[in-house]
Amino acid sequence: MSSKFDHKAAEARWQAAWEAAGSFAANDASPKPKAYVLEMFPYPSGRIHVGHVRNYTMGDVIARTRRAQGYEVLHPMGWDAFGMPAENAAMARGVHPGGWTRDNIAAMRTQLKGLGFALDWSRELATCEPDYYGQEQALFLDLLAAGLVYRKESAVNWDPVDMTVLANEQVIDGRGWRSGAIVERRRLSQWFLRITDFADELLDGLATLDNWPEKVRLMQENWIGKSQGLRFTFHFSPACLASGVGSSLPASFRPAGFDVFTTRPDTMFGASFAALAPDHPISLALAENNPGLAAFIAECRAGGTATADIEGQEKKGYDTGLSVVHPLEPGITLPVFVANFVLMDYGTGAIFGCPAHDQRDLDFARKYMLPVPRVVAPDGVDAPIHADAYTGRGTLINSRFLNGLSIDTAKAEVITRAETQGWGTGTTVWRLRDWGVSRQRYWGTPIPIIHCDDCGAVPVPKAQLPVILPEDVTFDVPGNPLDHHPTWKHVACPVCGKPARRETDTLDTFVDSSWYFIRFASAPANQPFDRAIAEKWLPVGQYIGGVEHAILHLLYARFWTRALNRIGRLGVTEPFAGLFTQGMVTHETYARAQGEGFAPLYFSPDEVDRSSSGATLRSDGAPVEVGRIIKMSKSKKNVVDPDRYIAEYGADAVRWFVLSDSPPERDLAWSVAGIDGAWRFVQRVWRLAEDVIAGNGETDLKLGRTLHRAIAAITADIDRLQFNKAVARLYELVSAIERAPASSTRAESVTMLLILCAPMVPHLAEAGWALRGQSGLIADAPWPVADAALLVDDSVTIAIQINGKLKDSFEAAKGADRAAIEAEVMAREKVIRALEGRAPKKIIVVPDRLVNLVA
RNA sequence: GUGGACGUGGCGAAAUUGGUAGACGCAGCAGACUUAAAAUCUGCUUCCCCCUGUGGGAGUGCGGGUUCGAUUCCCGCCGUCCGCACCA
Repeated sequence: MSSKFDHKAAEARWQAAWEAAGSFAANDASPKPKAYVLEMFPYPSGRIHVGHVRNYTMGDVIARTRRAQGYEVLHPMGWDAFGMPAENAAMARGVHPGGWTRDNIAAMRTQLKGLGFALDWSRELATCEPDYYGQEQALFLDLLAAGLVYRKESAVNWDPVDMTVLANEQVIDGRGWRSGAIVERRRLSQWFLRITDFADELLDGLATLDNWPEKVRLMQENWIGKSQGLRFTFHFSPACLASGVGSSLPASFRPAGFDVFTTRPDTMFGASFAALAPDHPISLALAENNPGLAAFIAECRAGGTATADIEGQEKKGYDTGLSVVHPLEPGITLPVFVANFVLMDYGTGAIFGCPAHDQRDLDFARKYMLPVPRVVAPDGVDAPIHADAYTGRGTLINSRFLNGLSIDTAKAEVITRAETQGWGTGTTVWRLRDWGVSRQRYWGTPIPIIHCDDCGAVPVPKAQLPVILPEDVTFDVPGNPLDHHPTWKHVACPVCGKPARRETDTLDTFVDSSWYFIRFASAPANQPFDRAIAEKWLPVGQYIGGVEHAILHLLYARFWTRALNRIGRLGVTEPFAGLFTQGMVTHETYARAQGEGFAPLYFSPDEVDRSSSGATLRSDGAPVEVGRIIKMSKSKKNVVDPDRYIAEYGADAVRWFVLSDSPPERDLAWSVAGIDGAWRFVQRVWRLAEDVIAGNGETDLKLGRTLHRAIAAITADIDRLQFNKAVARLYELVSAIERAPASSTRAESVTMLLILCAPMVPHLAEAGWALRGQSGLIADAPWPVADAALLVDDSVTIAIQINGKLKDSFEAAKGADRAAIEAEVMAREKVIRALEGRAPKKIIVVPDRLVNLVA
């Protein structure tokens, strides 16, 4: 009588049923409590990969559970549809980025629907469509009007072959990742968002995000990088100016000195030199009349781009011959170097060097034979400095009025003096930079600005939005197609009407993903969002995605939300109340060595037969080596396509597998054995669902207890996103029901089992629900509540330890008193034997748990 | 370099405030059913020792410590992974 669960029929039937019933459409006007569950929307690269499946399955379990628990759930899906891969495809294959992207969206939408996710497809959006990016342009103009957007010239990585700007991560060993051309540093006028205005609140806000992983909060904290210290001016010494060295500066640029920033003002008396960044205006000015310095600066620029070799890079400097006066010791002057380790874009681009208490300064001082005055002594005992700078705690020495003070007191003292005497101020410096959003790319949101020779950069009037990206572009010429489009950029100035040019840069795609969660909540045609409706849903209750977005996306979205809040558009400051970062899906690799000096030849899982003992290549039957389980990547050929498994094993088995075994924050190794196991579970539940014997109406207290304990545990596990534990509990419940004799409790348990596993395997649950004659959809069935009376047993197992080692155990009534327990323990044969006649020195009784005899 | 996380069977992993380590799954072994296979079901499965039992011992990366009792708390090592990286 038992049949196999027909996943293909069930998927088609129940997906259609949910759609017909509008089961997962979120109702803005619902009086129910709201739950906004969101997974990071995908880039439409072409196909769904298993990482997506894991991500969206987790979100789906939460969304379906919340819905069953009586929440009005918003669980939307959309497409992060602008970006470079579409342009690369256009260049490589001659297709249009728009057509390529929209085809991919259609394919991936079909795949997602096939997995049966409880998504509100009526709210679907794609960032590449004018109804989305047009509203983004409107928000950009609002931020511009509020002074949160500005334009400045800044250095960029320029690929002279592709004629485009590259992000830092697209520059590999100083070359463009696509063209291989040596990247130039160019200065371009670019648009910036004032994220640094929000540095303090973005940092403080992290403390309120209790439902974020500690790790992500730390990463953001470090990225924002708050440092407090002293900013002060070094004046050039009269002597060096008088000697004529000062005239080495061009006549047009004769500053009296320069500013430096330090977090260690306590070590002022340990200064032995000052150093400027190679790109510092004074360095550049000096280089105009100094070929040696110009060569040194060129050398500094050449290196440095590659990531790893910074560590080993030698500290190098160029003595400018200039000197500056120590602000606390006017009699002392310090030599001024241009040094390769000083960064122009942090602090003021200039430092004072205190070799005794800073490792880089020490390396530099040793190389150029500079003095190393010690000013902090551990425990007040001065000790010579050799190869390592002393950066620990201690008290000040050799520092006049600071002597004997602690580091912190000395810092405060120096800042107070500097401020009183007017030569410096206590300052906060941030690592965070303003967000440059200009991209010299076609496939992105056009920046809604018109450049007029007379009026400057003029915002496009809102009535003229959206600025539509033209479709008739070509990619046969390198560079930005918008720039060489024949007509698009030529427009009249909105202010004076004279011929003017559109901005041809587009916005960083991180802008698109900085507010899509608001547009999901409310998407009117005539404005970016309806404030009242958006505020009903926001913040997102549970956001789920990969750690790779721990910094940029999550920081930008937090900034954008706060910016909208500041300009009075939205009463929300933090967009994501709960964040969960899931692990990657990994897979074994299969390879054959190709001999000394050659990379191994990799094979995809589809080309390999895997048994428990090893693997063989299907085409020749000979073995291949089974390698490490690593992140899926095209180069290692260990990528699996979920479609194949959905077709063969069914969406439910795939969903069940990605939730099983590994904790969701950890990596999950994909394996055929694992998916086989998931398929077996689906069939086991199906057999139970088919078994409609109700028994003789008797109840089964033991099974009832098991059921209600399972309800309590599974509910708690899903609540904490511990899906692997919920899965284990469901296996236990299935085993218990299978073993239980027929009874009314057993029949009820099967029905409850279906509700409990419905968030994970929804098609199976619906099919079983219908099979058992339940009315309506299981998707509408309320989540069970555990009966507290059934969660407690009347007997407990008490463990007996002697000196902490387990010796025996016995059943006792719950809550039995201490004397009775002790008497039982002392009478037990194993205890008598183990004690060998000795009386225990001490008896520790933990009620209802254990007894420990100290012998 | 620096900040952080983690380390438990053959494998993925469980283990409320410190209280019976290894739940659950995978793989494996044995058995039942079958002409046979698949499927399914039952049992075993941390390691070592022996007198094979209702037996003994060890065991959560390594070394210490606190405690009646430590996978859990503290200190020091070793290893793996991740972030940032010349940040003054």
